Amino acid sequence: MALKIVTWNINGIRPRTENLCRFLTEYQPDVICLQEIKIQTDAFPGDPFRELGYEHQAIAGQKAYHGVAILSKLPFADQFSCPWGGESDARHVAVKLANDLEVHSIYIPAGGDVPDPSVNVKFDHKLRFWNDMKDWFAKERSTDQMILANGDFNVAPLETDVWNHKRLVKSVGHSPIEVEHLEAAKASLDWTDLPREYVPSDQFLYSWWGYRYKLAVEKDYGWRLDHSWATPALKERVTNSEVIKPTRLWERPSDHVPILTEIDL
DNA sequence: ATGACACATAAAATGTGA
Repeated sequence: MALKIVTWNINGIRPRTENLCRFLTEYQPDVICLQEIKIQTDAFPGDPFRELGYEHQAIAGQKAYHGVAILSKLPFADQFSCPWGGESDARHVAVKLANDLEVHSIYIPAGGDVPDPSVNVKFDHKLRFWNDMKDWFAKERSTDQMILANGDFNVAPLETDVWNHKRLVKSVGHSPIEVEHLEAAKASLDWTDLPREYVPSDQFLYSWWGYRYKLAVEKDYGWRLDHSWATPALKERVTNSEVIKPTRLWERPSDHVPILTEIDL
């Protein structure tokens, strides 16, 4: 059975409903993980996606900020959220599909302006979130389980994951301390960074281009903040994983683009 | 600084994004 599973930081489900419907129609994923839906759970506009076949919807929303979801053509055997980071904000939802595959939609805190936890509580929260997530996977899960960890991780770990490493190495999102936290979490369950299996680390690869600078897309001033990770048991069944850049050029785009991972179960 | 937009909110000015 071939499965397509996507992750996409949609930056507000309401202004992006049309874009998401277009994406679902054109790319036909079986499951899509969303971040930054920016709406309460009970106000999530699920009907347009149900009409496209995404009848199964796990929503962890909140007012105004953050919020994650998983929309699926396949039924869920289970769904749950973890309170990583110790705040009450909605940054995680996971589902188990009937075929023993577990899929997580994760929105790691952005981390504010200064990459120092002693002066910036938002950055401290980001590091605590990484630690909690790492500990949970290490304690509650094992490498022989098929797990996909998808989401906006808000860290670009490699030098070629940002458009100018030297310039950005002291910036939140690319600073060494958060890269260390990402790497520690990655090691905890021997995760594979899937898109980098297909685009070698000597080539630039991005999933986010900011709105503020008008020429960011044109000049390719991007960051790879979005990730799709597989456990060893799942990795051997992955057949492709790629960034879907064209959505960034659509009308009224999200600043993030989707990552599409294909699995043969 | 690349460097000032997008989205949300008890609704105008402010928080958050990264």
